[in-house]
Amino acid sequence: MNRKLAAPVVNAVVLRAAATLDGPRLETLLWRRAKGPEADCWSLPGGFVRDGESLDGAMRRHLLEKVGVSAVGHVEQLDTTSQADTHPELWLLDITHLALIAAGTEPELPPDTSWHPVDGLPSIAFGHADAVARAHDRLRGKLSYSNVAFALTPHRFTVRELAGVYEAVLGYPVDATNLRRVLERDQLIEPTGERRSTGGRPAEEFEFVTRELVVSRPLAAFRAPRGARGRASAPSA
Amino acid sequence: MNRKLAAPVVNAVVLRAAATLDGPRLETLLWRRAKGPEADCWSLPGGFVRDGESLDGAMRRHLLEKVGVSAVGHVEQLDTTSQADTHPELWLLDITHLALIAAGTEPELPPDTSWHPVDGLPSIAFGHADAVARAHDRLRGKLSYSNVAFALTPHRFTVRELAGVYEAVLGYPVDATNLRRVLERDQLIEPTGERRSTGGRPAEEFEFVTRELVVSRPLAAFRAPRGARGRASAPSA
DNA sequence: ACAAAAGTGTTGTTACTACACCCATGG
DNA sequence: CCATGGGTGTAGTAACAACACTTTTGT
Repeated sequence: MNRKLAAPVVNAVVLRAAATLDGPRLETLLWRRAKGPEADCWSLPGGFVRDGESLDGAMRRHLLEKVGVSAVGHVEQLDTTSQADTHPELWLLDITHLALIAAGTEPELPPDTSWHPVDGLPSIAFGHADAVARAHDRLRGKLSYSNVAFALTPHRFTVRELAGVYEAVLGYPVDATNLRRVLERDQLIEPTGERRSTGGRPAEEFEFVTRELVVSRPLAAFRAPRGARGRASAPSA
Repeated sequence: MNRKLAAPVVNAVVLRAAATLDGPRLETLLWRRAKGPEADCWSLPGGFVRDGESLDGAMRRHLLEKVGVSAVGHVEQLDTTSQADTHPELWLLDITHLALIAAGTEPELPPDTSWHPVDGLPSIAFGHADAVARAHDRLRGKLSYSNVAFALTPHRFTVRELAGVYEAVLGYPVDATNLRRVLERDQLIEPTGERRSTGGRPAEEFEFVTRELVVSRPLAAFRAPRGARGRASAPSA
């Protein structure tokens, strides 16, 4: 079988919810190549897949070099693109991921990487800009029907902190009261029994019941008639 | 750069809504290899990506060989998997797609392919069985917040026919009355002005306003407060 | 005229939003 | 005991589900 072959590359839109002076915001990790054809261009962190390595494994290996092991809470594939043209000799196959980092972890970043707010990326992040947008959309959707937020929070948090995470992703204020009601009713979060001082009345401390992706609610339109509730309907990704 | 390289392969979960005696059902197109290591195994249709070919282009090329040009209404990526182990010498990279075929088109199938109901696949469809399940989930979700159904219907249809498509995917009865109200309000479908005889009162003929994917509704939970309705929030895939 | 199937109107329900009010702690 | 924030209760609302009722055709 004599055919041209491709080098698989994994990269990720790494997202975290950061608290800033004017409210929470979503940030992504970008990497600036020191040398090479795309020097001085911000791009998504990632790198080659080794022979025999799984895609997920390769992705996590590259992320560990950037942000450290405990930080990566959730990884999923977004999209694969073929880049036959960028390098004349090399057929690159980019498998782009979405990776979520818990708020509060402040990893030692290598000097060539840094966080950037998702609204207001450096102008240079070329073809990768729309990957960030797609990742953001995907995350926004998943917040509404799953427990993905577990990957953006520390293990224990107050409802207000959690609402901050939602606000960072959604871009608008979220009522902590209602958020708690919904997530608790869907059994995604539960109180730990501990409390935490916050300057006023101490807040209850919550945690996610499971720290793996759980799809909690069927999508709204055209739900099954009573008595025919089969498997939960939800997008797989 | 001396490293082992991979051969990119595209394949697709091809879905269509078929009308049967006991109601509409969802079917997928499977291919049985005549010879080779997986002979007598059903698997997803697909094949190698040529040098310089786009992934989407390669996918459509392979689909055309199976079902013909006009039939393929929508194609999107599902997942990429690395299969370093199946062939000892060959590193395969499977880019799996979801492809939708309009109901009513009855393409000339090559002798080695045939349609199979999604519930009740031939037991042999090995690693590909869960790809079908994921595709089904994805489609089910998209039905609820977009106009994907355009890719499963003929260009013109009655509301009842459309409801049948929804039933095939969702697996439970859908009230045609309410379906029409919702889709018309969201401006996904509109009447053509034509009517069609069906044995009783003639039905209005409808068509989709656009035959490209349109995300019509934000996901339900935690929607933006009044006055802060930014871009529609929706999963990108 | 009657059966069959489409379209209209209406009522009930669900589930979320918005917000007022009450509670617990620190200074 | 007051300021600060957390927690509880509740009324309002949007959107859908269910279904009865009306309309339009074929036979």
